[in-house]
Amino acid sequence: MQLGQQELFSILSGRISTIINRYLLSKFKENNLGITVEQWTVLACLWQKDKVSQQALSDMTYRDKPSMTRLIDNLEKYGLVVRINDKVDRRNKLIHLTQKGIDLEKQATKVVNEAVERTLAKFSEREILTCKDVLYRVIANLAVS
Amino acid sequence: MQLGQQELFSILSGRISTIINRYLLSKFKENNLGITVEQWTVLACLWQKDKVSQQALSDMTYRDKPSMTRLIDNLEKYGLVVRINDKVDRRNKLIHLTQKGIDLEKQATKVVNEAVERTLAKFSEREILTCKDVLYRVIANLAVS
DNA sequence: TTCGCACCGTTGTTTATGCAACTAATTTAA
DNA sequence: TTAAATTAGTTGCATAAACAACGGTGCGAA
Repeated sequence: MQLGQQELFSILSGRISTIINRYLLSKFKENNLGITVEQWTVLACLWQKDKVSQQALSDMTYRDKPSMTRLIDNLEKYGLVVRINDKVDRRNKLIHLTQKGIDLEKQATKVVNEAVERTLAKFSEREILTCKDVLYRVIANLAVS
Repeated sequence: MQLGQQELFSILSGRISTIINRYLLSKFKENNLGITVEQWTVLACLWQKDKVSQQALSDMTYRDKPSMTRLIDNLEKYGLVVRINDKVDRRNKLIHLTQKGIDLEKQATKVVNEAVERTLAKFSEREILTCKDVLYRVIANLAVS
C-alpha cells in the first residue's frame, strides 16, 4: 500500500468535489442564478433533452429516485420545470422545462464554462487524458461486484 | 473550451466522490463499523492526533464549524468521542477518543485500505502522480481569488 | 482597565444524499 | 386471464453541507 494511493483516494473521495462545488455555488450566487450545483446538473440534462422521466434523469445524474423526486420538487417550486403526467405510460412523469428554465441556460452555461476554464485551462492534453483515464478506471473498479 | 475539459470537470465535481463514498459506506455497513464516511474522516484525524479542538478538525477536514459541531454531536452520541473543555483556553472543546473510538481504528483502517486497493492498485506510479499533480493544481486554481 | 475585535462553538434554516417502505401502473408468466 | 413480478414515483427517517446569526471567551489598543 503506497502512501500516494491513500492520498489520491482521500482527495477523490471528498476534497476535490467539495472545493469544486463550493466554488461553483459561489459563482452561481455571484451571478444570481438562484440554483444549486445539483439542480444545475439536472437542468443541464434537460437542456440537452427535454421532457424525460424522473427515472431517466436519475440515471443520467447518478442519483437515486428519492433524490431526484426532491430535486425536482425544488426545481418546480422555483418555477424552472413542471411535472407532466405521461399519457402513454401513466407511471411516468415527464419533466418539462418552463420558459424560465429555458432562459437560464445561456447564463448558467457561461458561468460554468468560466469555472471549467479557471479549473482546467492550464493543463496539457496529455494530463487531461491521463486523469480521465484514471477516473474512468476507478469508476469501473468500484462498479457492482 | 475542449469537450474533454468539461467531461473531466463534471466527473470531478460530483460523480467520482459519489461513487467512492457510496462504495466506502457500503463496506462500512458490510463490516458493521456503524460509522459514515464523513465520521471516518474525523476519526482518522483523531487517530493521528487526539485531543484537538473542533476548529482544528474543521481545518484538517475542509469543513466549516457548524458541520463539525454536528459531526461531533453524532460521534459523541455513538460513544466514539467526548468533548472536554480546555482548561487553558475555555473557548476550546478538545475532542477525545473514547476506548470505543480507539478500538475502531484497526478494523476501519483495514476496510479503507481494501477500498483503496480495489480503487487504485492497478495504476502505475506515473498515473497516480500525474493525477495527484492535476488535482493539487485544480485545488490551487480554485483557491480564494 | 476596559472597549472593541477576533476566535470558538452552537443553533436555525434550506438543500441534498442514502436507504427502506410504500402506492400505483405496467408487464410477465402461469 | 389473472396473479406475480417489475417499474416509476413518493414519503419517512437519519446524516450531512452551506450560510447567517448568536453567546461566550480571550486579547490587544486606546
